[in-house]
Amino acid sequence: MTTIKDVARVADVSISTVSALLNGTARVSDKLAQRIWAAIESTGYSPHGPARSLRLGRTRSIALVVGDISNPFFTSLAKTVEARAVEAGYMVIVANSDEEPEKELKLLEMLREQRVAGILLTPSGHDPSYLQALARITDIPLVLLDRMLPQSAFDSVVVDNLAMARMATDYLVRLNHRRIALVIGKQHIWTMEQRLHGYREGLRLAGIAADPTLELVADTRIETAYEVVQRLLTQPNPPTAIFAANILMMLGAIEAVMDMGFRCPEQVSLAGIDDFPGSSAIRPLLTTVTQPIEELAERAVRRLLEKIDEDPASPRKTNPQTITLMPRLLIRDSCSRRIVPPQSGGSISR
Amino acid sequence: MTTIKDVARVADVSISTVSALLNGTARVSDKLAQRIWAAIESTGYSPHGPARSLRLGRTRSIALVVGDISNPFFTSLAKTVEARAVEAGYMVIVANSDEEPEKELKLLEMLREQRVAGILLTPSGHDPSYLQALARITDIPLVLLDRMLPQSAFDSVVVDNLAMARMATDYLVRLNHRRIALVIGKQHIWTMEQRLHGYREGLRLAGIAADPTLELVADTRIETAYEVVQRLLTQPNPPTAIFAANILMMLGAIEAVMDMGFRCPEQVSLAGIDDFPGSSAIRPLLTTVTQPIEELAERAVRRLLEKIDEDPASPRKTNPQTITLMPRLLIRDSCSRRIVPPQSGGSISR
DNA sequence: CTGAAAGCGCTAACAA
DNA sequence: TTGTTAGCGCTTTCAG
Repeated sequence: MTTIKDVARVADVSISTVSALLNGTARVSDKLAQRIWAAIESTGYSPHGPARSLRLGRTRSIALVVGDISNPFFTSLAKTVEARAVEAGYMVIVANSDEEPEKELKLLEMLREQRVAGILLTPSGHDPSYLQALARITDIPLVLLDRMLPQSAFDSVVVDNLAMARMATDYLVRLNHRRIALVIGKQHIWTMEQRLHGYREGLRLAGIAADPTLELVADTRIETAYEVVQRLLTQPNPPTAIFAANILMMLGAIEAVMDMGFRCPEQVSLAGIDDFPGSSAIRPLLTTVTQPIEELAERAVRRLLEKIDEDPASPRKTNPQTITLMPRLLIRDSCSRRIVPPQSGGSISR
Repeated sequence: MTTIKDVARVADVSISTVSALLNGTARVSDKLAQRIWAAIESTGYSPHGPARSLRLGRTRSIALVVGDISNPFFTSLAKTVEARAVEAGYMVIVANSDEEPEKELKLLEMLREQRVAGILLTPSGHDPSYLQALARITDIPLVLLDRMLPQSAFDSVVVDNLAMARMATDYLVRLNHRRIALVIGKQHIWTMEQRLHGYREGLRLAGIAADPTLELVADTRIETAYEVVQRLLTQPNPPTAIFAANILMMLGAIEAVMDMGFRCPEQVSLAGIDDFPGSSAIRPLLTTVTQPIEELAERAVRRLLEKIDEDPASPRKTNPQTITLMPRLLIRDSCSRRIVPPQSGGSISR
């Protein structure tokens, strides 16, 4: 492997001249610059990143740690993060925590060893020991993405998840639905917790009593959502609407509905969260609450880069900052107005 | 930032003892080990990766460069690659080339500077200047993934793409289709070129003359596929079957078919390539040729790790190796037997 | 403008 | 078993 020394020798200049040219640290005469570039070309020289990192005490990579990169939501996030980071001269290390706090912590430790310049994290844990472990790595700029950790003081960029669920529930209520089922993920994840609350709040505001049998807990995957919804639909008095609290669970739900022979939206209305490439090939077109994913990613990267740049100067002077973005209800074809039973004609609470 | 020196001082041992303990290079007495671990804990020490890399001349990250991480095919690939790499103690740097050779080359240069231990690449270029630029970075172990570069001598792990298209075409032919349209991506990408040939070969073997108006060139995205298929279907004498040569184009095609009011598979049969999370929510269920994505990723990672380990020892002695995996036809509901025009008596229904 | 040299944190060879 | 030290490739004073 050729080094800066070799280049200097071949170009017949000193090491520091090559370095100056490469870093724009000082002006180098055109003639020498010429010779140096030629030498770099002929030797196939490439600056040694780790050596540079060691010397400079910083690195040009940032990390993105998500729960499941195959979840289209995270994929979109990753794509934008990568694009913005590369624009800013950083490479992106992507890591999967599989939603397992322990694996996540291990990854973070590896990332810390690599001295990544900063970390974007969708935290998978929540309990005190997790929080404490997280705190250990705060010597590296960290921004939480998509999920916050309410008890702690990290910068975060999130969407108002409570509003998301409230909007969806509210919409279904306005379509006259009263028995609205929820398919939700495990609640220790902030987004899921918020969505559960948003759903309940939506019902409460409509004066509808919560029915625990309509709150189905899946685990954020298609398969489990399929199972719980299938089971629900075999019960007597099935709901007239289902709200699935993430995209994968939405997919499981709609499959179950179709497989059980229910027509959507005529018999069961379905509302969900987020879009994904290909969702437009599903009929009926899904009514969803969508998050501004690109903006989420952009804000997070921007905030992280800010922290990276400010960190050395003013040590954690600034208060942790939370940026909350608003979702949008995208009305399409998977929800329809519930026809109230013949006789009474009224639609007052039940 | 605390260093190994600090740890040594706090634990009151020498630097090399700490290093020996950390690397398992030599046995350290239990008592000292105890003290050292305590010191590491109390100082929050984390080994300095770049320094280590500099010293050892190697790094613990590998790179995965794909054309578009939001393409579910690449996402699946990335997921498995990440998992296997982490198992082997490597982090994965994911980068998007956006299918632009120039951007890709720039990324590869950055990766080379970082001295990643190896690179997994789905090459986006093909012309001589690209190949030449690629050759410049071959001091880093490189394995091509999903696509090969026939003119060059790189290790590659691919699926038999020609067979993929032949299988799909053949299947449609067996269902009695004669006018089979193809939606294909730009041909300078190996996979697309192979699929085009496979399609043509499938027709040829069936004694069907190729019809250039049925070969629709999109650019691997949903939107363009939608457009070209929509245009096709407004023509007189539309095809009775469409084969879309990747998953995104398949999605665009099925949307166009539905939006134009054609029923699938009754009026138009559709065959595609690959699955994705959520494809099972699309009706009809898509008949596709699926690639063994996990195996593809696993083989590629394995080969890359081999190269990483062998490289220093026996320099490129071994011939470039190409691993070709076989696809599988997954028959579901989007293709049906074509009913031959009235008079002749028709074929057997299925 | 250019050259010599220190030192970033770490590992490993060698000495004790 | 433990301690001392050279040097990985680079940037950056500091002198010429």
